[in-house]
Amino acid sequence: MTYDFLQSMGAIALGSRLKRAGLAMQAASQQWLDAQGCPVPSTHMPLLAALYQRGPLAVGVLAEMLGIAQPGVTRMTAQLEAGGWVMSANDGEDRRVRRVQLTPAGQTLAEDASTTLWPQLGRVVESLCAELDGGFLDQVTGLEARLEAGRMAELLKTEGTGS
Amino acid sequence: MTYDFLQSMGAIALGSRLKRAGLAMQAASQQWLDAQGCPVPSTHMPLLAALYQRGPLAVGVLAEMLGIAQPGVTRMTAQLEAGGWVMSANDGEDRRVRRVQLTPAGQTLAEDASTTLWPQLGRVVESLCAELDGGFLDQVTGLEARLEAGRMAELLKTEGTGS
DNA sequence: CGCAATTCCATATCATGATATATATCTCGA
DNA sequence: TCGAGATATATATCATGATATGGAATTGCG
Repeated sequence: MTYDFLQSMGAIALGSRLKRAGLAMQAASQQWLDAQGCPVPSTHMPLLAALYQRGPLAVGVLAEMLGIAQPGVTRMTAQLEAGGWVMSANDGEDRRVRRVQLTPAGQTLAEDASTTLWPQLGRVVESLCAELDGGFLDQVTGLEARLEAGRMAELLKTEGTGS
Repeated sequence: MTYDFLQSMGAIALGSRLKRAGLAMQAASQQWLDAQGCPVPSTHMPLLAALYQRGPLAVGVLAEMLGIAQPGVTRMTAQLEAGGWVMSANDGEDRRVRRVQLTPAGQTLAEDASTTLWPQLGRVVESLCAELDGGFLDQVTGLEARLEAGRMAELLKTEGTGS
């Protein structure tokens, strides 16, 4: 696809464009993670990382750290809990609070990922961003074009095999 | 919110961050458009603009122009049609094709918007982007911070009243 | 102390992106 | 000309962001 029309719309459609670019990035990450045998969705990685780095955390604290709304954390933790990656219990002090933590399996997963998958993904995304130049809108356009061309998957492939 | 943790996650969460930033921009635009008495959601504006600039278009062509998947266009046009802003009919030549066009009301709306709302929104978003500097990741961070601080609404307010 | 206000989380629902698949129509080759 | 494959669209469903609201627990003021 060419982005002629969207670009001609100037910045009006920027919100949608950012959303779609983000979604495409998530999808590319996901595909690579699947190929690496990673058992949890890419969108759950930041939550695991938060718990890995900071230990047991309340739902509200996680929402704040991850920058998402609280119901999103409730949903994500429910899925991770169903998968056996995290567990949670009411806080002894304040029984309104549910404190979430990694299970042993989750701990192992986070440990592994923190030494391999996360750094690799990070390097790839930074490479991708480093290829962009110009002002912000130009950069978004460049990002869109690269994502559509499969550039991220390409970088991930190199990272996964060659690195 | 501070973005410390997300930033420390480096680029891993960039997909999610872009999505949320885009959503926040859409929300800010929406709020302003509502205040201006605009009767259709901001996300439908690019579709109206496409029809306004290029005349009747097939669903697939719209999807291509707008950079969204075809079912999205089907859904958007259904809503716009329910609102009386567009109408559609099967193409005479190829009856698989549904050709979408503006109704008179839609034409009027697009005409008005193209002289006022769209240019104003465009200027605001460009101002917002112009405030960003640094590399792409820094710029995204800056964008997030500004959106959260209500900077876009602020710019829109100036645009709406003063300009 | 007791009740109102606040806080924390869960649930319900919406919005808007995606993919997968079904259906109708068209095109083209044998 | 007929049937296989291609194409355009609609439908169904998922993913993941949001807001609104309700219930349980806590806090704090009179």
